[in-house]
Amino acid sequence: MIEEKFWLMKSEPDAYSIDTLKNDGVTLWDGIRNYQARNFMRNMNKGDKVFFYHSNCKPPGIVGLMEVIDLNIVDPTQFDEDSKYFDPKSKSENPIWDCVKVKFISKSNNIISLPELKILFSEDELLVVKKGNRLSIVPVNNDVAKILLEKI
DNA sequence: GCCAACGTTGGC
DNA sequence: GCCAACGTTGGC
Repeated sequence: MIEEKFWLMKSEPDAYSIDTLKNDGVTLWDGIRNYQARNFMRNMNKGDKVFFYHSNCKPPGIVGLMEVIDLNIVDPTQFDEDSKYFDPKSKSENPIWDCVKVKFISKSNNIISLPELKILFSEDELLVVKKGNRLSIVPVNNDVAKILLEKI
C-alpha cells in the first residue's frame, strides 16, 4: 500500500479556477513549464490529495481540494503550436513535459487565506505562495495537511 | 501600477 | 560554467 501524500498546486482563476474544475469534474493539469514542479508531479501517486490555490486574484488562498487520478501523461500542449504552452524544443519521440489528471473533490466554503497559510506553512511550502515564485506545485507536510483539511 | 524575487537566457 | 540582463510572477 502506497502512502497517500498531499500537495499544493496553484492556478490563476482567470486561467483555470475551482469553479471550472467543479464543472469539468476532471482535468489535465497541463501547461507546467517548470522542471521542479514537473518533477514533483512525477512523484505523485494515484489517490494523492491536492489543495487548490488561487493566485493573482483577490483574495489569494486555498479554495478547494482535488485528487490525483492518473499519472505520467504526456502534456499535449507542448506540441500544439496554437497553445501558449507550445515548446518547440520538445520532440514527440522524447517529450519534455508531462502532467497528471485530477478530479474535483470539494470547494471550500471559506477560502484559507494567504496570511493563514504563511503561519501554517514551512519555508519549503511557502515557496509556492511566495510572491514572484514560478514554482507552482509543492508537497505539503501531513500534519499541515490535516489542519488544512479541517479548515477547508 | 509597482517592484521584489524568481527562473531562464545567452555572451563570453 | 559564470553571471548580467531579461522576462515573468503575483502580492500589495
